Amino acid sequence: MKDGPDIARIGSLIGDPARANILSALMSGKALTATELAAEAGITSQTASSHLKKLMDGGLLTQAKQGRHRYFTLSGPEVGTVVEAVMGLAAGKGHLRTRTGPKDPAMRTARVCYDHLAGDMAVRIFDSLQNRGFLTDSADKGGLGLTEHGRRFVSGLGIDLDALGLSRRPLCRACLDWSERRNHLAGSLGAALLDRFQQQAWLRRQTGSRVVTVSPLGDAELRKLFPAE
Amino acid sequence: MKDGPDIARIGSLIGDPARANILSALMSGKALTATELAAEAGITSQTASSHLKKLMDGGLLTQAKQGRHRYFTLSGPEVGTVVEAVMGLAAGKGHLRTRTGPKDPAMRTARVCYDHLAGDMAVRIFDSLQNRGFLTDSADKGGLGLTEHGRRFVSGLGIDLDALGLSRRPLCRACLDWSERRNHLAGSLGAALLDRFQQQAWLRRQTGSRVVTVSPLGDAELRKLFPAE
DNA sequence: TTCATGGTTCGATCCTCGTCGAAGCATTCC
DNA sequence: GGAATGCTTCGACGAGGATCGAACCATGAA
Repeated sequence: MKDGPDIARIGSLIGDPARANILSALMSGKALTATELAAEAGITSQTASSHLKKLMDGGLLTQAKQGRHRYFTLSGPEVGTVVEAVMGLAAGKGHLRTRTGPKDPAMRTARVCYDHLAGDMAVRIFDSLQNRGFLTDSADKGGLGLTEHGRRFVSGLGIDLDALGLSRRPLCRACLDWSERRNHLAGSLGAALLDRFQQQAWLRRQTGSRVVTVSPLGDAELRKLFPAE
Repeated sequence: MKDGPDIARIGSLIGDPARANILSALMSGKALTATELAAEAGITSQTASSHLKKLMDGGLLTQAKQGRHRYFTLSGPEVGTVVEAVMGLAAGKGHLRTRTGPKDPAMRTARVCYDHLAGDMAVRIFDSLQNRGFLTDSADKGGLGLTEHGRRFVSGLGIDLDALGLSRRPLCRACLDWSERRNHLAGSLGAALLDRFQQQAWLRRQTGSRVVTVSPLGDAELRKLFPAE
């Protein structure tokens, strides 16, 4: 019944929240495994598998099997272009859609992105880590790493890096922050930082929401620990 | 549960076939009424109204009421950019999606687009009309017109132009042909040509399908009437 | 005013599609 | 060879949403 090449098909592929999250996660250009993508999208691996299959059938993703892992990437720059265009449109219209009113600015300053911190404050942290040379920019698979200075700094925050190293999950990953259009820190270190800051009562999650409130003490401490510029 | 500006929201807006058709129809930049859009999308006006509301809420469309009509347009060039990007991607991946096998090439050469002809042959007709100066390129609202030469030519095909003039529908409209990425002829003249060619047994619609078969005689006659270049 | 036309809202129906549990392959490690 | 891990397939469930009939507003014409 429909005409021409399926513009609706592509649209509906992007139109599902889970698939949109998968595409967003892949916008970094990195190859991610099916389970990583499932975690990013907040769904089980079965569901992710179904979505990934659909995205592959739609030609948006390509797969590279390597050992018992399957790495997925955007199938080409055109796909990135489309996603970016849609994101630009969504961002542009974004503030026209603020039906939540006062909550929205709160979301923008700090919120939870799956299990790590996102928003203003998270971007500030990421920038600060990078500017001070704490992150290695190893663009190869698996994400960023910590420099020796970085390891000392993070340990100084009260985080057990050895424990994190045991996890199969990459330590650091850059995660695009769409309210800021900049990177923030994901990966097991990102999650550990969120935990640690909550322990210290610097941050508190609002129940039933993704908004994170920053205590006055926390705000001061975090700004001291992660100076801008 | 979802992160950032609703890329999924935009996606799902584009993702419905009816809405995709509406957006495609508006890609010309012209303002169309709700009923026209309903016809383009092949749905009832109630359904169209619902879709138009959603597209407006999503910020993709703007509305201008004028008398008892409501004209809809894309709300800005960014929207056009997005739709175009998606169309480019869909066209690029298009041939990967040919699950219908042998039917697809048939669709590509000739098919029905609502009530007029689309595909190879339709593009050829449109080009021929334009190259020979039969169409006026009046870019203002309402579509193209016929030159004096054009009127004579069309009358010579056995079409009653005066009768068509009585309809409220624009005589000629350019309709983008996505299999060819070129224009073909829509509007009441487009519909009349399809009827006429069917009367003469040059074309025959396959029942239950949008594919149109061209008879050998029809092929010869049409190529003679509408020479390429 | 009355009638006709363009659009919208409401309600009911139907169906697609996302989701997850359970089971099944494949691969790699012990 | 097991055993464990990564991933996919199958099946069933449930929700969201597309669709259209009918009724309802708004505008313009007679």
